[in-house]
Amino acid sequence: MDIPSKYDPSLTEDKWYAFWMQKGFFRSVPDEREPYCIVIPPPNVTGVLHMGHILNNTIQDILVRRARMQGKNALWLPGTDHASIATEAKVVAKLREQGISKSDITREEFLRYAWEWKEKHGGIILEQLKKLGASCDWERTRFTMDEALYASVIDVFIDLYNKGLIYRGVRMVNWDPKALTAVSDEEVRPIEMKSKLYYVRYRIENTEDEWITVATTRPETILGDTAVCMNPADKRYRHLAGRRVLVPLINRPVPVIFDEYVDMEFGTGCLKITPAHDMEDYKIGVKHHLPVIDVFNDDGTMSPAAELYIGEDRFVVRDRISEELTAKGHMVKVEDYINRVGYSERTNVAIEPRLSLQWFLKMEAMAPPALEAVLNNTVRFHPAKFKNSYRHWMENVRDWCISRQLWWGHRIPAYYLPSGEIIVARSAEEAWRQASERYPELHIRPEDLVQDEDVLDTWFSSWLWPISVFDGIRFPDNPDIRYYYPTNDLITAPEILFFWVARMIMAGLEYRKQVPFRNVYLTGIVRDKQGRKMSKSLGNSPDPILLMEKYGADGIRVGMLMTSPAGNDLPFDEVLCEQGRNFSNKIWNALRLVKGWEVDEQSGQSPANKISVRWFESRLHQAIHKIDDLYQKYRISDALMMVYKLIWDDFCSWYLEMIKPEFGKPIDRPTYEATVEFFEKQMQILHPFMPFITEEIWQVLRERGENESIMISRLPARKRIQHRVLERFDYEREVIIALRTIRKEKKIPPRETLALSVKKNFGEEPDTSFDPVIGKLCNLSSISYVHEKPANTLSFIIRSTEFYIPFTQAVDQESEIQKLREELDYQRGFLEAVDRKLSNERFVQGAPAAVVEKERKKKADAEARIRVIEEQLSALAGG
RNA sequence: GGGAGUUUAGCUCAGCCGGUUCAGAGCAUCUGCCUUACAAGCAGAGGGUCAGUGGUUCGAAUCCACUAACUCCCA
Repeated sequence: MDIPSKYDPSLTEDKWYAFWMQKGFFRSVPDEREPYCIVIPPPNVTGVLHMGHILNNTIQDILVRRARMQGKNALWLPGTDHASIATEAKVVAKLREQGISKSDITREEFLRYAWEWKEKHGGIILEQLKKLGASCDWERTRFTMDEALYASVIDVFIDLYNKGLIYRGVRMVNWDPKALTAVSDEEVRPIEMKSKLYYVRYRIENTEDEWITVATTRPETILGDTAVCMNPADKRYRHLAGRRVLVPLINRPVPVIFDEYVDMEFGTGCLKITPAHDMEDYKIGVKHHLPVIDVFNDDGTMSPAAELYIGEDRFVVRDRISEELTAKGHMVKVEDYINRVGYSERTNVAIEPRLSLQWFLKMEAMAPPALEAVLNNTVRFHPAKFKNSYRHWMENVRDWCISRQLWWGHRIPAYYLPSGEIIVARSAEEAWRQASERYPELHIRPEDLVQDEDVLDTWFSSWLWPISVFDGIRFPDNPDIRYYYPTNDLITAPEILFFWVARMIMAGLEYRKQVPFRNVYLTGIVRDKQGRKMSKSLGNSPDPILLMEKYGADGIRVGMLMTSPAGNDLPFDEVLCEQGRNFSNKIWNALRLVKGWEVDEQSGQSPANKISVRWFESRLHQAIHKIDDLYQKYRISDALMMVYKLIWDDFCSWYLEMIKPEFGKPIDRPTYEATVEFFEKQMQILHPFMPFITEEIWQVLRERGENESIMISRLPARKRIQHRVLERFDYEREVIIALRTIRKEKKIPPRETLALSVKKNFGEEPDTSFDPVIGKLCNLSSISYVHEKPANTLSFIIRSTEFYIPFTQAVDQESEIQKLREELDYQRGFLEAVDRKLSNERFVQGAPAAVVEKERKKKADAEARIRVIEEQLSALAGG
């Protein structure tokens, strides 16, 4: 036999992937079959494969491969998103290396560089997915800035604008002073920091020496103060009503106002109000009609409006102003203080809350139907617990800030007239045409129109993804969108439930009147052993490509999945992949065994083989049944565990041992055929999880045609299960294990044959169907049924049947008695508990009949067993 | 500060509407084995007061209340 004893994935994985590609097995085009579709959550073009992608994409591949093998027309559509902030940051950094500053070049030049970068580096992650075995239809690969998708985004913007859902407004946004753009709340990470609480005194206007003290963590914003505020219930400050105070250093008089928002307990109970630089202050400012003074420039330096420190960085100014306040007698004290400061996920600088003119999408009308779709299970979340947080978010949703101050992305199709009027149109020409129609008296020239400089939030393109990949925005009746939409399953992380999943549902309802997918499977976060999230900056993530080389893609897939129930974080450990690799090897060796057999066409099937085949067939179909059920519940890792145990325990450890011919002897034809078929079916069930090794084995098991592949074969159909055989085997298995244990305990060599005597009790008839199997696995010379205990034997009891094997050495009577007594005590205690239940009238009357019946059965079983033990005990005591 | 979630074996987790001889699985551990498919293996074994307290019930890991610890989301 020339099959090596170790499975080497590197010899098979690339080979079969190339084969599948070459045969076009991943391709899907609409036909009359039932569709099954997953659109990939588009990874960032700047991304490289990390462990989270492995988990997420493995699950998608499992689902799509299974659907394909169920005979559905399965499509997994791949692609990437343009990730404005991340990509722009990368391109800016690259240009800087070449000594080019973004401000030195035009938008067009910059975009040329950006596209160049995208073409060169943008596809890496998709190539890496191929290594993993991803069965995507690569001919359909999409990018959020492809022409069709770009145009769809613009169309949607225009449509929503015309519907009055998009507006331009001044809002407090999270400003990233490094990226020079607004970022969403979701892109801001609050970080707990040691900072200081400064107590600064403000002189009351028209007094020589009357002061009030405010507490602030940000003294540099003092220059933008337009009021100080106290709680109206605060007696300490009532006398200040109608007065004004002077802002330190610049002596600007600002009013004293009162608002319930102020916490009397915090600091001095006196809050300075800087509407331009704090969300809450802004709200109070609006309420009290305060002016807004923006003391910062875009880049976080002080603006002319600050009057002092103009052009200096905000954090430098914090120290300097603190010194100056101290020097001029305004600083009362400084305390250490822990507070949370928002940091940009992209650039890692402190976010500046800032007022700015942005574009917004109204959520008021869009959120409720999207919420309803989840609450009424039109879209199902797996696990369902995420419904709660989804509801919470959707009920408190705020308008979506969709503009970003960047160049890389979908440029907002808004054009400004010199008068400030806004025209929203597909192109400059179109805008000019509209403007001319609307304002003929102005004699507008094309060059008078200026397009908005900003681009749209990346999510404003991703939210259309399930539609735009099929060009369903521009061509709502095209065959692709009609066939594949709504898609079936979406696999993603809970972190983006709101800003992606929720919004896709909104877009789907808005543009297709149908949800974009039926099921959302939420994966956990892959963490390291210490529970930290894997990240590039921490360097705690293994390189998935190296892992694949080490354990095989199949091994990694199994390792990732083995311990990752939906929605739970996964503390990653390489031993998981090792387990996956070991499993590959186990299967491989089962193949070696089966392929090594010679078939004897003459010999008939032995009774042992016959019953073994009957048993395994039922066992296999029982497992298929359970696996189906687990898939339906999206319990993917449980389904894998089920297959794992089926193959390793039932097939390899039991079945193959049961039918394995003696060394060098041939196997009969019917058993061989059944075994190959079992093997084949198990490979099919396993294929979605381990595509490569299953293909390899499936191809080796039988002669296959050149266009045949396990990945396009049909999963085995369900068959009726013979429960009697299964139950019988469960019992026989106990006998076999007991025999093995007794051999081990008594140090009886495995090669020594034994004659087993069986004593049935209570008139039970022997069922000898598995006797030949027991004989083989336990190396028995005979099995005989007796009515009396034979002499010189060891015994054990299974349920209420007694078993004896000859044993001539001295038996340690005491320990035998001891063991029986312990067992007897346990059984009596058990019986007592059952009796207690059954003698309780409320139980007998209240509990369901089936439950009571079960208790009666327990009672009968326990009684029978107790009698057998008692008899053995008295025999031992007597003999 | 508001909301949600988690707590079961050394680790990761299953245990649906309370009732199977109910406390489970995989891994890890321990013991014995190089038994001609596989030591990346085989055959066995041990291990948990189901976070704590109280309640409901004939019966609670499961339902309720409180407490503790941890996690996440929002402000």
